[in-house]
Amino acid sequence: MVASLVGDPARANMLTALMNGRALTASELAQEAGITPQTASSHLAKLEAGGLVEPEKQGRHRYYRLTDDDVAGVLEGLAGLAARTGHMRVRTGPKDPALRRARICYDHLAGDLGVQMLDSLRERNLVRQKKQDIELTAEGERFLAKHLQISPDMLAHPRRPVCKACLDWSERRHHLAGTLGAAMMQRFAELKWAARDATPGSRVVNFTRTGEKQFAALFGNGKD
Amino acid sequence: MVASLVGDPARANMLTALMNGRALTASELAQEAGITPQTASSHLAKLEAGGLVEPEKQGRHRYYRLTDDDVAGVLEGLAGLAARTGHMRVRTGPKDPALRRARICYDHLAGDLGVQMLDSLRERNLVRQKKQDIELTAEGERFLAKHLQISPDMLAHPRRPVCKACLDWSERRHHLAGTLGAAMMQRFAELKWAARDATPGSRVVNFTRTGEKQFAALFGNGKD
DNA sequence: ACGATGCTTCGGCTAACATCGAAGCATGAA
DNA sequence: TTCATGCTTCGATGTTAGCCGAAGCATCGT
Repeated sequence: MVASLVGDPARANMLTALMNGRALTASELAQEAGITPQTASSHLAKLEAGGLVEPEKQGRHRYYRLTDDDVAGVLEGLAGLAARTGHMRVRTGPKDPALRRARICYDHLAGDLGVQMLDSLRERNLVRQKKQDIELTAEGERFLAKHLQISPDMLAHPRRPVCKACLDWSERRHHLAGTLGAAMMQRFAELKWAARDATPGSRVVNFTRTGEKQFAALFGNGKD
Repeated sequence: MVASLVGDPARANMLTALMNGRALTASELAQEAGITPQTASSHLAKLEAGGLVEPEKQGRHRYYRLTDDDVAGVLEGLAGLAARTGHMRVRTGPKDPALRRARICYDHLAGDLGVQMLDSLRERNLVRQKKQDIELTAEGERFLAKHLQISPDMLAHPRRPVCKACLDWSERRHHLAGTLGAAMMQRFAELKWAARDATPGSRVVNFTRTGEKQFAALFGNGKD
């Protein structure tokens, strides 16, 4: 049955990651859902059998996308019902809470802190966001230069946007991706504010005590 | 999450039993699902917590009904997706053939007749359909004005499309939604061709004898 | 050819949850 | 009151399915 496919948290995470209409590879989806590639493979096979996603082979990658707009429509409907009861997902993937707090998404910061950072940037007009698209404002450029020593020319890249909104699977909100997102994460590492967990393959990002303080000073929302 | 609620077979059976809009007691639902009352009670509590059904106490019975038409709509969508992959649940009950024949989906006509109508419109170039999107042709506008006294300006709405394809759960095909779908259903009612079933909450649409004839004359496919 | 990368299959472990028997509350009827 | 009916709660059981490690293909890059 279709509903049971969507019912599983890991699969639901994958599907919502696909809701923007773009196709993602199996491993990207695994990351989005916070599970290993093996598990993701099993899930994707089921989703495919259920007609919810369609694969497209490209080299050694398999890109998955939602089958069509009917699927997207039904998913939206379900999300609508869920939102109505305030029954928004609390129960995320199987992994530890540290992963929810701060983690690497490709090469930029994700998790609670990642979302918080974008929120802060947006609130203070350092970036302007329209759906998926984010652009850096003049104030934003000054801010980056002053506090993080990041200059606009460091962010230029032929095939990658400077800013981009990336859907956060644990928070269900956007965090900052693109070359800027990557540059900021790299800067945090250089400043010894944070570092990827030592465990090989782990996506957890550990903040140092001073790093957490500095981060909160720049992007805090007063909650912690 | 809502989807996992619908995902369980026993709960899905209960929900489909409620799809006709009538309210059923807990024990009736248990029987529909083929489980004991204890188990049903647990399921119903979850469905209620998820906002899918609402209870109504009456004496020592508890009547359950679907919360509203939004829920019914989403369930239709899910059933539509399921039907598409051939993974149809057998449970759809020969109990209510009337529901399959003609019913209300939000505010427009669904079921066999709804699908038949859109087929006919498409075949005669009164509408043009591209996936989800449907647009009314010039001939279509003339047709509506002549036979149903529906003019284009009656269909304008700031936030709702005039035409839209809606997946039908009993047939595995599209029927016509949008303001046009609603307007046509309303017109059928005004012309006394059809009326919603008198049973409170029922979604069955009953056609009068003359109504059926007129409808067949306009949208018939020769099969009945 | 060789190794690296992306994805899949297999096997075993574990947690979640549907299920039912038995007992506990209600409500309605005698 | 006493009994019967409808439903719920509790406790125990068993199956399901998600999860990951290890190994197996396939494809790309050198």
